[in-house]
Amino acid sequence: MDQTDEIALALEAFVPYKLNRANELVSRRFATIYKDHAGLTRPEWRTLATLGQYGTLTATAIGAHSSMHKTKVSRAVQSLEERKWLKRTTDENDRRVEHLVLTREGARSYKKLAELAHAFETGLKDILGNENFEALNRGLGAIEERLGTDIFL
Amino acid sequence: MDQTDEIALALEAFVPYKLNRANELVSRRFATIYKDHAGLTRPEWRTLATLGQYGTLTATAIGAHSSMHKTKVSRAVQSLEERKWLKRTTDENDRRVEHLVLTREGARSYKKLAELAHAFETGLKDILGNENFEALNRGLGAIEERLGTDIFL
DNA sequence: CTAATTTTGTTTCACATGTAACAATTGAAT
DNA sequence: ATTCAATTGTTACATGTGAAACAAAATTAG
Repeated sequence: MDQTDEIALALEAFVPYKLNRANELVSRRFATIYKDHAGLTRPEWRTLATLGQYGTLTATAIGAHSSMHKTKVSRAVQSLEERKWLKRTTDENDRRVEHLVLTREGARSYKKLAELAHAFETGLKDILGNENFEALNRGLGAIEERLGTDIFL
Repeated sequence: MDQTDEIALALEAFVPYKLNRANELVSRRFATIYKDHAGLTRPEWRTLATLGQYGTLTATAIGAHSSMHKTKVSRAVQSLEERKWLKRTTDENDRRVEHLVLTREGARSYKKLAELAHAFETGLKDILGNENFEALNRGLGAIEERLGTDIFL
């Protein structure tokens, strides 16, 4: 058998492709939640979610926690500020730094979306079945654990 | 306990986020392969891979197999044609349709990249460990199975 | 103290993307 | 037969993106 002719690739079975495809399928569905319910883009949603989870943070810290490029964070913060969902406060000791906090309205929206997010995740678990969901969770955790240390972002 | 205050979301543990993050980590690494070795974009790589796997296809069929938007396919085909990695032939019965095939050079590049792709996947399996890799594979398969029927693309 | 370097966040630029409009062709309706 | 609808692929437009340049401030080196 001529090995050269046998080297081909079944895209549907290729894990990086499957991962990409699965992400698109889930991501698209989830996006409708923060888009339809709050008119947010993904960077905006992530910024909201990170501030909702951690309280007061700087833009850099938001980027670190949410794995977002600093330009994305910058733009999302701008947009959320215009909506009055967050407030900036310049640090007194280091005037380059701005501390960001959700306003009451921002926090309210966050809670609403966080509920929907939980419901979405539960729904996903139902659709996939517990075993599959846990398998997925384990696999994704392993990737984060083994590859996530590349600073890269 | 006031339930309202307890509704928050741990982003790092939220599966849609983990999926997105894992995809980025893997995707970025894999992209260096087709970028560095062949100067291809992702749509171009996918088009090459789909034609390499299936032989002759129309643009629409490539989109269906690789889950790519038709404009992506259109541009990728254009680019690969300029490189002389594929050839177009207008269908005689239906002159809207073009049949696309890899040239010899295109096929050679495909084989090289397919080898590297396999090696990449093997490396990923090594890094994650067999158990984690199979868990991931199972989870991703379940998503495709349960959500992949949404035509959506 | 002064100059060079680093850090934080914004802006500019070039490019990739999807939606929608489009031209060309084919098929369906009547 | 002739119009109307559907399909295939391309193009135009508006938007989102990251790399790189940037301004402002802080830190380090000497």
